[in-house]
Amino acid sequence: MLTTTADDGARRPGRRRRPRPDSAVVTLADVAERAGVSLATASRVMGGSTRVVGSDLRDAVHRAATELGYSANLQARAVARGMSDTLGVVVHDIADPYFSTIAAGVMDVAYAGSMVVSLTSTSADTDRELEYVAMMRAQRARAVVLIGSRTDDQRATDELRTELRAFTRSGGRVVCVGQDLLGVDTVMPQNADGARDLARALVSQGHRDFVVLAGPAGLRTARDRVTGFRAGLADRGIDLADGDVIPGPFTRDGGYEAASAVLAGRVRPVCLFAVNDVMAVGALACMRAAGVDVPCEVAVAGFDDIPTLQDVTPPLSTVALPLFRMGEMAARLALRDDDGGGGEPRIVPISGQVLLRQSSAAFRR
Amino acid sequence: MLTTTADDGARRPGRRRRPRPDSAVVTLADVAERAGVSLATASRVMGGSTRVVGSDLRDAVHRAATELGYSANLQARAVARGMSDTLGVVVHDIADPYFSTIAAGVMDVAYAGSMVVSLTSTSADTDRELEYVAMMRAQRARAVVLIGSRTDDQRATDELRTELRAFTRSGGRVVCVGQDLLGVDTVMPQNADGARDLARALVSQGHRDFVVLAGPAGLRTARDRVTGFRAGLADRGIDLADGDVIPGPFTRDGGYEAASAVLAGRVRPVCLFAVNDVMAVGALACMRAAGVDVPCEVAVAGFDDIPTLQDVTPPLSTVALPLFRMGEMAARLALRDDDGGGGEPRIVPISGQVLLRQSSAAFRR
DNA sequence: CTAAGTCGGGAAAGCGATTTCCTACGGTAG
DNA sequence: CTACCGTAGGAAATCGCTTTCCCGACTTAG
Repeated sequence: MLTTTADDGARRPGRRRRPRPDSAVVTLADVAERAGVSLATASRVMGGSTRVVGSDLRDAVHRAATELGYSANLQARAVARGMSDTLGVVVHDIADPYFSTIAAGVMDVAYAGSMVVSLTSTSADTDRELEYVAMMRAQRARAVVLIGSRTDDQRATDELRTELRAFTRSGGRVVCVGQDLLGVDTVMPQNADGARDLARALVSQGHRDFVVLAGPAGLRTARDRVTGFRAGLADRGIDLADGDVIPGPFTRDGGYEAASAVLAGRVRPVCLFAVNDVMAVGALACMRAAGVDVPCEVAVAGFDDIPTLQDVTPPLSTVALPLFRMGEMAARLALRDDDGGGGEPRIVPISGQVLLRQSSAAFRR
Repeated sequence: MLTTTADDGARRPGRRRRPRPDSAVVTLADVAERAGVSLATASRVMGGSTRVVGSDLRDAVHRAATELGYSANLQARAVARGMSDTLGVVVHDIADPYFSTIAAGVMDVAYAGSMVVSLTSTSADTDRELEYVAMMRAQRARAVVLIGSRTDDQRATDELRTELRAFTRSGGRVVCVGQDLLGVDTVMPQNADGARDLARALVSQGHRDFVVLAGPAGLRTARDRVTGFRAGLADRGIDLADGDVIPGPFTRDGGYEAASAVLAGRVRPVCLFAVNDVMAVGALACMRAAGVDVPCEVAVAGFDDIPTLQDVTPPLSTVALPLFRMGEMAARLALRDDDGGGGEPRIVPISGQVLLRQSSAAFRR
């Protein structure tokens, strides 16, 4: 040491307190000091402890906090308390109205419970889903809500289950909106039943000839709806040929493509069932582009009753699901603070309601 | 002390280490112990430090971590490092395609930078917006992206500016997608210019008679678009009477209502300009319900070019904004790690492109 | 052959909270 | 008048992780 500075001697590893040159961040210690109380008291006042603090000191602390513009460091609090206020939400695609509506429901409840919502859009990539759950575990999130269909990918499902188990074991809660394949609390739309009801209703309207735009092969929601639909037709003595089940992406464009395949190779009139509304909307667009009249030449029906449907022409027949409320329910399941482990996972079945609108009106004969 | 227990003496305030009865949570200390290294070394390996660690120890730590299923506590890390990996995003309504598309862009970039996105939907409530920014400050978020129009509410704007200043002073970054009223980096759609171009284009198509569905009175985006539209008409010698500017909510239903007011009190044909697409879609629905033909009796144009527009009939004329890319740009501004203070806020102007489609085709005379 | 650097590793001081103990204190019961 | 108790406040131990110091062992010069 060549230069002799004013402060030396007292310098030990990990210095006491930085000179706070910029006064940037205000800590609880600053507040305590300013209020002339101990750190413990300041914490009790600011942190909403059960312990009573005398009103004089309490006021002093509040005043100091305000004057200093104090804002509690939630991360530090989470570390000390061992639990955070984060709620993780996983969706396949936030720009898809199905997901954004459910997510909106989740967020409403989360907001009411003053939770911080951390959201991710996975593009339906199971690896990203897994990755994100791991991240939520690392964040020590209070709960995770998984919105969206499970797949048939056994490896992915197993990995996810393992990760979720690790998450719950570390105190987190998990809720799924979709199928009950994860062994966690689940808000479960009755996809098969809804599709079955829809099929019967369409038959009652006079339809006899069907094609199903079936979505991706491995997606449970898609498959359940196809299965249910087929069962509904069978109930009425109608057989659905395998060739009339057309797979494709679960998206608007997927619906469009699948629909144009139908137009190319199928005699009309025919009734199209798209396994979700987004695809059905794509199918409608395809018909419009091809100059095919709906419902006169081709009838169309979807599933979900997404909000955007109110602006689609012709009005689309569908199976209505209470999307927003499903989100609320999921959030409430996630945030309830009872047990948290032992019991069996809770399953909340959600039944859909058939809505027959103009897009599936009977063909004129 | 009446009972004599095996362990006493050593019991001092704040006991050493809990017996870990459930082995629930694995900490870095557990990993270090298992790997037979110091806590420091374990941290250096797991935390991606710059310090080099011998490959043998490195492997040992990794192995121990895997065997134990270790997952770093990000909150604790954030406390220690003094900075988190959270990116806060504020939107008015996540179920509105305008916002969800921009948000999707933000999230894409955030994901690429392995940030955790924390999202809130404020219902355009300025208090909630403020509240959320405060929460992000408390979370020590790395940055906040505010998506959505500013308002004329001076008090709200001032409060928000104050809170944002506190946030930036504590090291956070702020980006706004909207107007440059906050003194922060801003991705700024050229609303007035776009509306002006649209007005001229509509006039070129032969329209002479206009009504504007103007949205809420205090919303800057809405007002800028009205102003620009009026200027564009003036450029062509057309005057827009104040009575032909109809205020209303910035939503689909708002557009519907405003449009029915127009139908009730206005001679046709007339050209409607709704200041955003969502409203325009509502207006179209209203026309359809009223049996008014678009574009033969009433022409309609919107603004934004939201993705859902591709399924609206008739195809809607609008001013296209690169929504997804705007989100990406905002996120990139928020995450860039240069300076972070001193300089002037950056403004990225985004110009819209007029898209004339069927909904505003010339009236037949 | 010794002086001066690297280099890898560990001990321990924080980070910003919470929370457990412990200790006065004023009051009431015995 | 003294013993006992509920209260309110403070000191200090953690929470889980990062990072600064310090140190011994090896290199590499001089």
